[in-house]
Amino acid sequence: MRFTPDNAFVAHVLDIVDTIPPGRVMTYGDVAAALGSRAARAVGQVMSNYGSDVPWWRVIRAGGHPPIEHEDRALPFYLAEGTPLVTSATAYRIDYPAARWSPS
DNA sequence: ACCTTGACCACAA
DNA sequence: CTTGTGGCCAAGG
Repeated sequence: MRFTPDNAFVAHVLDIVDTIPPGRVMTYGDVAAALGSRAARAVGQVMSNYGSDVPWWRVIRAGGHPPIEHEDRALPFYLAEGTPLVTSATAYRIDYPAARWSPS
């Protein structure tokens, strides 16, 4: 696996994620759809390898959860950006209907 | 071309 | 809420 930065797919994904404004989010599936594919998983791979260069916390799963292993790390960003959240006693999730955003 | 691996998705039980 | 199942796509070996 592992993608390379010069790959068009990677570049497109990073470009879309970089376009997401603060306080808004997109699901992996939406990002994939935005680039004309359904490669939600491949998008995840790109984030895993190159997410360091992009606001990866603005990309979440369909259920409104941040990356499975990184939700704790992402929470501070949401609080700082005022992203619509639905907090529970021990957990939280993104208010997806309110926070979801699509590129124009 | 085949198999495996993912920061996935949807649905069913 | 948790599992399981099947499907999706891209890249590596």
